[in-house]
Amino acid sequence: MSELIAVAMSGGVDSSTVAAMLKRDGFEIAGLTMQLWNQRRLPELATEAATENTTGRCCSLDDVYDARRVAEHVGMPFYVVNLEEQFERQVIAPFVSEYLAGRTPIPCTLCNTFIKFDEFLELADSVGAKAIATGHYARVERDAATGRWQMKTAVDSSKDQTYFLWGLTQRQLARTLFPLGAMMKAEVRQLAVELELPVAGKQESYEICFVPNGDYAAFMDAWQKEKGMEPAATEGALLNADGKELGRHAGAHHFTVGQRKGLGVSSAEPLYVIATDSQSQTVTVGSGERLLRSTLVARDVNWLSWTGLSEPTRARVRIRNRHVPAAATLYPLAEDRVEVRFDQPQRAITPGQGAVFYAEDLVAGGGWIE
RNA sequence: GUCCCCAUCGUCUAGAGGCCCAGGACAUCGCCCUUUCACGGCGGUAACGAGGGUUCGAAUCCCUCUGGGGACG
Repeated sequence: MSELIAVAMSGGVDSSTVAAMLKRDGFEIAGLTMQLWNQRRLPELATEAATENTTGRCCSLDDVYDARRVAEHVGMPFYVVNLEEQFERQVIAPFVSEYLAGRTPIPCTLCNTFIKFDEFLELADSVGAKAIATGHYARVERDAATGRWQMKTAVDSSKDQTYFLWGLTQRQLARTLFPLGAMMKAEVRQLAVELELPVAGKQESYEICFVPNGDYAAFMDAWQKEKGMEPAATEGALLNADGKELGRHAGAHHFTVGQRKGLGVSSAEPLYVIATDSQSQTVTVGSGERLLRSTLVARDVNWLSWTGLSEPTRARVRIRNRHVPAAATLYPLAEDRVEVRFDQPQRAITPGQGAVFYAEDLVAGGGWIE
């Protein structure tokens, strides 16, 4: 008699394939879909594109419907659970306040840390499941010598999602299965076809799941307005390195370090955002080489495969999703604070983004860039 | 208010009679990439101020009219 596994079902190909695989392999499973956001909540954001194309959007009716179809096809119990209140508190509110503080948040990491591997584990408990499984591309293994749970990058490096998963704890890892971590995306797709999953041909999901039209700044304004809050600034100065005003912009929260598009000013060379300041609502721009920096400080560091640092340690550090981890030395500043010194200057190190430490395929730990 | 100079895509410009139904860079737009925001790749839209000439042929020469800089006023 096998133990029950709760599968987090998004309605997409990956999580659907996970469910079908586990079922095929004889596990006892239950499917759960988290309702995290009501897509009809901020109607002013509903553009034509958003209403016509809800595919791949978080918690759209289509996605829940797809998850249910897959559950029926696979033959497992299926539940939809409403976690909108928790998502609002743990993901959306911090997302907005980070932008308003001049940083560039990663809602996916917050969602993983506080919802998908936290709230969802409680849900698993409530249905009597010992473990959970998701469609993430990452690996979890237990170190035989130390007993510590380790996270490793996905075998399919192009789909690796460990950049968004560095917040998981030992407790969470101990109960988590990532069945796709050892597979190539193409294999997953093929398996989905072979298992005749109704979502086998479904598109990947991109962009922020709760922002229907891709305009996160408009989302922020609408959300704040709904809350009765003063909307974010709608104007500010666009400065060059010398402090000269090159133009105006619609608010510092529209920009992130390294951004090129949308500045609206022409010059001999392309201009990039060097820094944003939410206090003065200024955005400073400059040439690409001005984006290069060799150090950063990561706060609220969470250690996964490693237990911490007692001395300067070599690692590779990723500062954005799909950024190729760069060689660096980690200097411990405190239990959960690390200074990263790169061998080579890195482009567009951005406050609010994650810094994830790797040692070969081990995910050593990660933190937020200050 | 006499006499000079300048006038090309949104911006900065290439262009000194046919190679220009006008090239580049930046901006902008689209697609691709992508479970964040971005970067990036590939494409697209877009201009010779106006009117007359001269030439087989003018963005390139001439004239006039309109819009911007200069010790005489």
